[in-house]
Amino acid sequence: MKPETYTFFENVYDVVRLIPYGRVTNYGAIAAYLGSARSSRMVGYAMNAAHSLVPPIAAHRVVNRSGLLTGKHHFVENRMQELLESEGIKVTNNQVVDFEKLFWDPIIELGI
DNA sequence: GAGGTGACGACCC
DNA sequence: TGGGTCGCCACCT
Repeated sequence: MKPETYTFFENVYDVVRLIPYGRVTNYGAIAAYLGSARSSRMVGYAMNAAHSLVPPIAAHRVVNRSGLLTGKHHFVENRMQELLESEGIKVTNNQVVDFEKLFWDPIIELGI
């Protein structure tokens, strides 16, 4: 994965780019995959900066550990939910339906 | 140049 | 079992 110049953020972006279509993951899983389970907060902040990336990464596929769309506010009105639904992911009350089934864990899927 | 802040979550009373 | 605290580190003022 990483040249020395790769920051934590860059690694986060790499993982997010690997999330399959129609699947979701959470901040903690990405942080854990990168080796610091306590850096989940950084993952969230990385998503904030993700908007300015070209091309933009699928930040809408990253939700919090209970499947809640906590980052929704950072998108244009309802954009996050629309993107998820366009991938076949149902959203109710800002929460991903069947989150456990749709959950994509990089540690499991990609290995350590 | 230093300090505050933040799309979270693990850990400790 | 549940609520509060602290860590993590890039970015902005």
